[in-house]
Amino acid sequence: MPELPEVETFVRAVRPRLVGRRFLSARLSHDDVLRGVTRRSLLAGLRGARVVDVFRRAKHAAIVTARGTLVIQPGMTGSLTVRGRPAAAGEYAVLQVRLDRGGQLVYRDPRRLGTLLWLDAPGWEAYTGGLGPEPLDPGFSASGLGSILAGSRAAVKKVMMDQHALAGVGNIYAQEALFAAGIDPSKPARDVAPAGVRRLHRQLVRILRAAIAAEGSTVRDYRTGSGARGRFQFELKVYDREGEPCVLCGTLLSGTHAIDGRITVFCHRCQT
DNA sequence: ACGAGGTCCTGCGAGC
DNA sequence: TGCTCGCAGGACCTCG
Repeated sequence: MPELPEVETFVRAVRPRLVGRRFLSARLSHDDVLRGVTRRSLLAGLRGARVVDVFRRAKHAAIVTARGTLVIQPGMTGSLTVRGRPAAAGEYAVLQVRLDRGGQLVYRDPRRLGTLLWLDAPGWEAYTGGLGPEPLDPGFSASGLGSILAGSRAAVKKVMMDQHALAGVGNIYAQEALFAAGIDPSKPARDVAPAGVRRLHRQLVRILRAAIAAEGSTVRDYRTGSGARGRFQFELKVYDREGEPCVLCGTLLSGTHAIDGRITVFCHRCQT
């Protein structure tokens, strides 16, 4: 599922093919992906708009035009590409926008848990302001992470995945960072000791950077901007490995649904 | 402030 | 083989 590294990967792929281009006609297959915007105003806003910037914020892709910003939150199965031909039927294309000088921006989302927003400048400021800090921002420090964790008694993994607390981290990378840092995912966030916070900060940044370098993790149907599989799934140590041996100590990995109803795999011996 | 549970949506794997 | 069923996921909501 697209988390920070996966969204960063397809944003990097589409950015050079979008900036400076003008949107021609747009097609939307389903209205249920829209949040706070009607089909009519989205399509009218896109038509004729010129792209001035494309970037990632948290797990969102933001496509900025002078008229408004198209925010794509890919949810679990969403992906963004620029391609030469329109998507065929059965490719789950939700939004397709024709570009001047040829090509199409295609947002695919088989399960449509993703959402599309169309925001003006103040709307974007309010939206991004409600999200937590970027973990790969140079200003994001261990003490910054520490103050986020200190503010909650909820499970540390749940806090890491809360987009209003920390941006971009989802189920895969939260589990991997907690494993690498040797921290029990169910531990109350504010009980993580300072040394643990420093390890967690270091490991989270390391893992996110490595995942971007590997163009993300293809667990199911995520693909890079060029349609290739990511390579970071081969580096995953705990995600989807319940019952398999811990790579550090050989103990069989545990799995639980007890943290926010999401599957969490961890080593009860290495993570305390 | 927290956990629990429901909602959206559909592909897929499990089970019969 | 062919069906039904329940799960999976992120974000958001309500309730206790």
